Amino acid sequence: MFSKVLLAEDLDSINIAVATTLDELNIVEVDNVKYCDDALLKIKKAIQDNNPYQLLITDLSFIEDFRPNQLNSGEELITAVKKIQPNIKVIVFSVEEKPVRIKSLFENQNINAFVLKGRNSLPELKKALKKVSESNDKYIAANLAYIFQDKITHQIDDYDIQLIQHLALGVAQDKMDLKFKELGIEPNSKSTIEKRIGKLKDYFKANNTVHLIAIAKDLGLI
Amino acid sequence: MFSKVLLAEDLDSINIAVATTLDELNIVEVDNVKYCDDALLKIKKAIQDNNPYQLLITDLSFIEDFRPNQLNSGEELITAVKKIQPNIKVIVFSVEEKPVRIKSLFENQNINAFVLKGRNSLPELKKALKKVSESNDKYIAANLAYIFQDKITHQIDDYDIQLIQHLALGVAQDKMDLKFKELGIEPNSKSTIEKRIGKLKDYFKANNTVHLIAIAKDLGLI
DNA sequence: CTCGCTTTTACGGTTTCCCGTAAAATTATA
DNA sequence: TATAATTTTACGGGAAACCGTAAAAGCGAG
Repeated sequence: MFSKVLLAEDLDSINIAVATTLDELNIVEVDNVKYCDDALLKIKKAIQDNNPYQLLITDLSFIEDFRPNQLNSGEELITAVKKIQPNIKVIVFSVEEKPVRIKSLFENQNINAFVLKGRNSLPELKKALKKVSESNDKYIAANLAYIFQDKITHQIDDYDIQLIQHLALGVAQDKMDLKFKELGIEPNSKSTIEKRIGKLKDYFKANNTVHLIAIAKDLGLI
Repeated sequence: MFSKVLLAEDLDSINIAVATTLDELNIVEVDNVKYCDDALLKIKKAIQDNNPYQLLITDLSFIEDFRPNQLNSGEELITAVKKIQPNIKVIVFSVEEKPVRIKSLFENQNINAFVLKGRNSLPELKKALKKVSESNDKYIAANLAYIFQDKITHQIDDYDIQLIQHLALGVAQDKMDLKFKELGIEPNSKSTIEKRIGKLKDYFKANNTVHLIAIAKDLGLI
């Protein structure tokens, strides 16, 4: 089991509960931070002191408050941390349940485990801790495994996302060709753009573009 | 201080932390539920036993899982509870920070306090508990007071919300008059609906309807 | 009840979006 | 390189959304 762990979580209630859980696993050295920036500082400090953290447990979303911060999400924190300590293990502990985001954590950020905050998450977290400490396998709860078979993320590509994003920003479909040309995105003819939007509406069973954007927002696609 | 409290919160970590806090305030009888339906049942039972709860502390959003439920949000729970025990006091404990929703809790559901889950929420919760137990005043943290001066919630009414909601569900603007007639919502002429949408776009500086729906989603209006 | 103000409704013209077809360009395959 | 398959582009007609104007209906003050 780990002996030195850093916990980054803004909600004080969860912070306390997780700290208690780590305590139950006899992890002596647990540090607690409520801001991403503080987490990065602690990790830097620990490396300098030649006593680096073995594990980072982090939330994804951090509430903004009066304090201005460099890092404002778990994703940003993980990226920054891996730059200075690539071998650190990472468990994400979050309520985020959008397949797109979770999948990207494993594929792009190379995290070791994902635990969904829920009705039975502390036992789940313990399981993840054991798995991650004993091996280099990735861990995700059984009820989330479907994420990796999820068809949406396979069939919707970057181009589609950009298209939807610009629609949501108020770019008219009719002007999208100009916007895309400006941004160097291809293909960019009115016709193709029209067709893509048509396909997306088809795919998501949206009645019209307004409906499509509402669905995309709900799915966390944008 | 209260002596009998019910806590409805789905996240086990928060559940534990709040229970501990209540313990620190010497509240002996604290019951804990993770589903809205269970909360309602407990409250019914307590009334039958002639020993009703004095206070309900509840979250707003409850994760859906395999278990089918009648009530699926704090709002629904509060409404249901107030029907059978109108005098019960209610504290909402949530990460929800959309002015529209919080304001509606006070105005429509008549809650006694709202505490925002955050970096310092447990002390806040204690404060709220004291205030609510000692008087009938409403309590909201100082840094949220701005909500009641918020202009958006003053100028956007229920009709607008319904309009936006139906647009987001895929009802075409052109068919909205029929939908509204079907639902008994007035006014419902094509012309008025068109005008309202126009005003909303104006108000939110949206370029088109698609943009409007994206903004509304972001603001938590729908 | 009447006057004045606001809200709702009606309607026509213009723009944008939607949908099908087909040509042109690109890529794959042999 | 020739041919087939796929993708991108072009375009035209019809539907929906957008915009301004004006009539009709509803409402409060006197």
